[in-house]
Amino acid sequence: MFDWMDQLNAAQREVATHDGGALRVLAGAGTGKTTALSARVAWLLATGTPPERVLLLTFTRRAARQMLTRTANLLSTAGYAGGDGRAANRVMGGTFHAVAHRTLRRYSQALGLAEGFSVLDPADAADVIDMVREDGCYTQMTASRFPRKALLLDIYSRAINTGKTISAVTSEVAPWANDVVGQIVEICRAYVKRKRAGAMLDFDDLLLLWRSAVLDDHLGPRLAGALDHVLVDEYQDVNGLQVDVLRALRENDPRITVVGDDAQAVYSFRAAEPRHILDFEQVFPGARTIVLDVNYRSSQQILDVANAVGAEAKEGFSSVLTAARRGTGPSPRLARCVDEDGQANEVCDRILAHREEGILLKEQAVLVRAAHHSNLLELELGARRIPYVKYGGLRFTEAAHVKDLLAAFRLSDNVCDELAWFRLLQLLEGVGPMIARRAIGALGLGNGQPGYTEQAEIWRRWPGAVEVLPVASRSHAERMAAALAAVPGEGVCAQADRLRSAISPLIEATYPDPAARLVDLDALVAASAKAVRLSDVAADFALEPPRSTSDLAGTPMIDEDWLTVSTVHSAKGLEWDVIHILNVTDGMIPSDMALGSDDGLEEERRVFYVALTRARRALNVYVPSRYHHRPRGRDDSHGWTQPSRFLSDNVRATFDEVIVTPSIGGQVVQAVGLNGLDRISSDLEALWL
DNA sequence: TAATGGGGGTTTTTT
DNA sequence: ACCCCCATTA
Repeated sequence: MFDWMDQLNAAQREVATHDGGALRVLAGAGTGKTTALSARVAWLLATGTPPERVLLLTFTRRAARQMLTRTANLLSTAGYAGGDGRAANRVMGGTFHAVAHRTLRRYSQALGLAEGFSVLDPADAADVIDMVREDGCYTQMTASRFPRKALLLDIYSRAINTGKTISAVTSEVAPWANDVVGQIVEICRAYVKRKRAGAMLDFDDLLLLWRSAVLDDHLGPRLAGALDHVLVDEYQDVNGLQVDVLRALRENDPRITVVGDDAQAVYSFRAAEPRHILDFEQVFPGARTIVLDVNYRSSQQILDVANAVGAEAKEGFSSVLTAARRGTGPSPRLARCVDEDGQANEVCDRILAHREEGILLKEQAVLVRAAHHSNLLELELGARRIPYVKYGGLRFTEAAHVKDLLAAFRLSDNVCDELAWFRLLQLLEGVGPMIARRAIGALGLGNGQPGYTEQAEIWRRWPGAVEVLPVASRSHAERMAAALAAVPGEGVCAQADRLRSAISPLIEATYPDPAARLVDLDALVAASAKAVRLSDVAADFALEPPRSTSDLAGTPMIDEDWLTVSTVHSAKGLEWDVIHILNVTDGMIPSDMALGSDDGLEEERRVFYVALTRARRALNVYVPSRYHHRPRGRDDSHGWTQPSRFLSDNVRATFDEVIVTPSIGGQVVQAVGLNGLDRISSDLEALWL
């Protein structure tokens, strides 16, 4: 009946056609879990499940799209639903946070939320923490070091997502702050109050409120009853709060499918715990487990490296990967370079060499542990005119001017958004934190206002706020306020454009390089074309910021072929023919930030494992011996590194090891065979002394 | 009294 | 590139 089932192996077919209760799929890297999950959705739809009664939770919205596209392809191959598989588009898919957001908008009234509530991204949330902290003068109460806003938010968020107390979390992540934990608790309390008063929700609130919606006596059964099937990808990266939501959603109807691989759990900093996939049966008794362990992605040589790394894990990885095809690929290559410049050079050489072999740049990726690790390489790529797109690290939405316009979007739907006011008012000439704060006070927002205030009431107080502002900036302020007010019958996009016009002159006056920034604002206005309300636009950008700098405003240089530069985390779930992994030294991989605990080290090992298993045909690992302390600085201060502890003798035996020495007029590359390891060490002694 | 500009120190990973 | 602190300026 379904020809496309023939493309699946027996285990994948069982996943696709499992009929009944809870199902757990343990799927090692490259074993076709996306295929199996897409096929399962296709099978559900083809056997009569209405698409809108299927919920597909993924790690990124992009993953959901990718999977549903494949589902659509399968369905159209099967000649189902008019042949175009359009039904797949009606499946509800996205991240936990995005689905939570959609649910909250839909049921805002029932949940007692202001209709135009704001969604704070982590940077916004940290800013609110800072407002709270300054108002409470918490920093002055102590002479000792006090946690910064980002750390405070992290402590708060971990407590929420793990269900632990603030003091327990503080002892874990910042033991040096134990003596101020009382103040941290006070700040968290005040933070929660402040958010409520301004109808502002942070990422954790989205999950918390979704959970209470699902647990609600009236709403809960309605939400659960609207779904026949729930499917969750990357289940090793869910946290306790997310499991709570799933448990509540599926308590009386265990049709849930989860897919994951505990060997690829790399999000413990977000309170994810791999025990959730391991203990799945405790939450859903009687769950069936299917294991996918045939790797269709990589050559056996590459899997040998990954397996050797996995074998040294403290608890060992549950799965040993075997290649479906007998690999004829090249040996994985371990290149030892003098320093990061040498590394950048060598990477570029290798990239071009692979391209000579016919592997497009698009089929190659450079992976780094931390976004800034690729800085030097990016200079070299630029110098050699190798086009690339960088994923991870700094984001478009973190640019100040983007946040300014998004703040205006939020404010137009929610005048109580204190943080948005705080941003916008400071764009005015002569208005800094103090005056902005006073003006906000005049609006009746901020300090001491326990409840949420009606929007009309806020606007009634606006003239009072204007009086606080410097005379010179009042006309600008009035223009801004006028743009914020909705014009009856006006479309969302038109209002977005009006707001942009009102903000533009302020952007021009505030930033030294306005031209490029104004272009970005156009892109934001364009993004509002399909939106129902402006606070949705702001929320969407917060929940899923464009992943690369060129995503939104397409870079004109890049037309056909380009290289991917990405953090390992952002590369999860993806694959390329050729992978280059940079800075495989102790302190980088594993990151020295993570070395405080055994668990931290084990997670770093999994990060390395994830990086290795992205490769289909060729794997290049680079080890620079010297690094600059301050790559941006002018001085030449540097340190020496050890190769990563993950490159043990057993692991190194799976590589061809090469020493890259700089020389005048190009690179002299000295290749050394496997039995030349002794010579390598003596060579290196000479090189590094 | 506050805003603004300059200088120095720091930077994991992300929904 | 950002954050914090300090000096200068309105």
